[in-house]
Amino acid sequence: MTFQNPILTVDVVILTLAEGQLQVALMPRTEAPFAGRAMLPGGFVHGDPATGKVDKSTTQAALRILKHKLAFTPRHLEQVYTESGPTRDPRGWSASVIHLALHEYAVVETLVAAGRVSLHPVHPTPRLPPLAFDHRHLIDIALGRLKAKATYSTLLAHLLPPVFRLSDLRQAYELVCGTTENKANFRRKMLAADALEPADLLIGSGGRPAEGYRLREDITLIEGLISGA
Amino acid sequence: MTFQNPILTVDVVILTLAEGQLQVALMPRTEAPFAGRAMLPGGFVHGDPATGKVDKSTTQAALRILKHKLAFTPRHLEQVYTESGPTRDPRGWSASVIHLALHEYAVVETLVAAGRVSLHPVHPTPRLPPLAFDHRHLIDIALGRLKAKATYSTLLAHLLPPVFRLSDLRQAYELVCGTTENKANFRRKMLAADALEPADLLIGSGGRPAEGYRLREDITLIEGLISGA
DNA sequence: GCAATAGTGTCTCTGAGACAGTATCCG
DNA sequence: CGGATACTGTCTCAGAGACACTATTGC
Repeated sequence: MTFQNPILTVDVVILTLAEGQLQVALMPRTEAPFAGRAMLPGGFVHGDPATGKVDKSTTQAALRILKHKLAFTPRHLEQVYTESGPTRDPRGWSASVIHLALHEYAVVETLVAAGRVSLHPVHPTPRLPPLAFDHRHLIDIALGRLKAKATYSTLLAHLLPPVFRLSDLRQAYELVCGTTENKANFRRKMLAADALEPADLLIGSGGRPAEGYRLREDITLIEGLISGA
Repeated sequence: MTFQNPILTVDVVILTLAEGQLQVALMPRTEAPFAGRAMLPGGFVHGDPATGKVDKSTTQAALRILKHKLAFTPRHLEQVYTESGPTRDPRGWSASVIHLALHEYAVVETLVAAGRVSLHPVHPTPRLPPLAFDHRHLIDIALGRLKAKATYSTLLAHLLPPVFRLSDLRQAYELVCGTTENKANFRRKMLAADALEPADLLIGSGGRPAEGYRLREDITLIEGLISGA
């Protein structure tokens, strides 16, 4: 080929639960364009052998970038959508493979403490600073995916610690879906879905301690978890 | 940047209903690599202003390519997944944005008659020739998306003519989902979902003519169309 | 004991599914 | 009229949701 290929990047929307809100992790951007603004963690896909190690896929590129820039590997990472166009990056025609990452707050908190990222609420009441590129839009796309999958998958469990209480999971649900679920029915449906397994660990907080559960690794989809309010 | 960007292409999995099977439209590949094999319609994304007109997005690139190579615009086109890696194209590290296209058979048939594409069954009993690149895998990914969305959306209606009978839609369902649905209940659920509108057109075939329906353009998702057998 | 949270038993009522019946076309 | 296909009425039964109850901790 004689022509210049488009720019190919990966951007990762890292979400976690903090202070009763879904929050996104952002980095400060130091180089032009958009120097000084907040940005999603992301970067170029390494495909040219001349420049060093080559990524195995865009998702592997996302993992490499998170590890390198943040020393962080998320509990959950998935490709969401590829946003593209001639004007979204002033440097030229570009495509960005958006990834959604989920992790428990306790770990993301250490990234915040280390000054690597800052957290900003995106749901239910977004409060975002001006962002670089079209990153605001990319966040919306990733958030839409999370909300869409929330009702029929165990995705939200990845926002919690490895062992969690059913009440924790229910709270995550209620936050993301904007509903209030019945305690007894939620419990029954979650257990009937056979996606969780008891962790033989009691977790207490005020009243009777709760049974701890963890995700069964192989199960992700659930038939009709919440029929929808 | 001084390094070479990865190759960015678009590949389109065009599916239609023919002879009681889901079939994919393939083109003969004439250039190396993989000359002589069958391939998905696809091509490079145009991002370099020096080479002529520039695409507005990868989906627009897919539409341009289909129009140029096949003189065809599908009724439905959506981005599915971006497959990528160092080895999937011998020419270098490449990413392909897979698109799923759906259209009624009557129109695809004219493409076949014009010698532009050939149809090959992919479901329920696949019979595919050896394909170029990893196109076999790309077809599987697109097919997985179609099956996943079939039960909770009106996607399958795009495999039918603009005006269709409920029995046609039910047959498409049964084929893709591998189930047999109750005629009366299927009708009630489809109409209750409020996704179809009567077309004031009777369509006959042997017995009592059936009411023709068309898709309501704005509605795509359905709460719980088929609860699953 | 009380407050707080975890977990269970059970009733109700909707709505999915099964099935039989009626309607309308062609010959 | 019979065959074929379209459409409707209605019964049943599972399961979602509501809610009251019991269980186990800390004080």
